[in-house]
Amino acid sequence: MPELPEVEVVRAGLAPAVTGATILGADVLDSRALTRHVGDPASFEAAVTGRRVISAARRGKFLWLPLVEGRVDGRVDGRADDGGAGGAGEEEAIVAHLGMSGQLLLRSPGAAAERHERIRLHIAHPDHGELAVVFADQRTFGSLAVDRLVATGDGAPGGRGTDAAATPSQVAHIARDPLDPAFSDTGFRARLARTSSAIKRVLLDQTVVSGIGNIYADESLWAARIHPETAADSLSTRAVNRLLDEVRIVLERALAEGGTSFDAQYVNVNGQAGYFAHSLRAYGRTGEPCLRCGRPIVRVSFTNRSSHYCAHCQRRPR
DNA sequence: GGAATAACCTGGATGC
DNA sequence: TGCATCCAGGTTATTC
Repeated sequence: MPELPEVEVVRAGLAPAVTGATILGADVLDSRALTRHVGDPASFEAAVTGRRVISAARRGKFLWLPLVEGRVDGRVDGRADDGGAGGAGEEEAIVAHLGMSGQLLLRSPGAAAERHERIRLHIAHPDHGELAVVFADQRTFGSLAVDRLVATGDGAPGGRGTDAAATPSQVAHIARDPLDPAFSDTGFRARLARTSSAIKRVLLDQTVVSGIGNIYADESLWAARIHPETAADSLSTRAVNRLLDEVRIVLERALAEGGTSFDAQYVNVNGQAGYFAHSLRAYGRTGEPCLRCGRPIVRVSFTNRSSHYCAHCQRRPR
């Protein structure tokens, strides 16, 4: 399930291959992969063909490739082109969300179709030559779209991988993630103080803090010794700070290990799985001993999801 | 307006 | 062996 570390691994793998590349064409094999795109497959293909990618950016679980006009031979036509990352030339981007099972893969030109392949971008890079960027998605919760860029509200860069203070419009409502230098700890604490919702629900709310999904919410709460159903506004400042620290530690560790892979649902751009599944301490360990106290990890149903925690270390609030 | 819930989707696992 | 059901969960529309 691609969460922040998995999406960041994909972004980092994609960036050197797509930055500066020109899109030669696109094949939309399944229009369901365009649920966030305004227009039909033909309009998507027309919107990306002939344009140049200037970076690979990410906020939370959203990934985008800012576009400028540009041809294979480097000649620029039509709209403004600032010739580099960031600046006034950025008006649109290909925005991607991997959903539950989406993958962005780099393949050689003419490579056989991937299982569940939905969209293929044909690109030409000045150094790497021609490549294919394949969007494959088993459960079709993910999507690509061409979207306009809008200025960030705080004037800071839109996300990791870009210096431009802009995000796609459909990402504008997504909060910054805890690894973003512009993330406001103060704002996060204030937001928690205003809601009595369960802390896990708040962690999963991408408008409060982005990039955290079910796996890393369980892992962070276990590490911070906080019960997932604790009311957010009942947490002390000290507890919130501890939680933020643990969220960052968990995300950084997962990132260093290449993300969490279950049944090859998530892979990097080369099709390789991450290793963090071996380091999980709560998620998916139902019945196994807690690594702190030895008591069994329990699993409960929580808002159509599963929550995994230690009932001894993470005491249920009164 | 904020909070909670259902729906979307596919394929592997499980039970009969 | 084959069929039916359950489960996984990110986002968003709908309902309360």
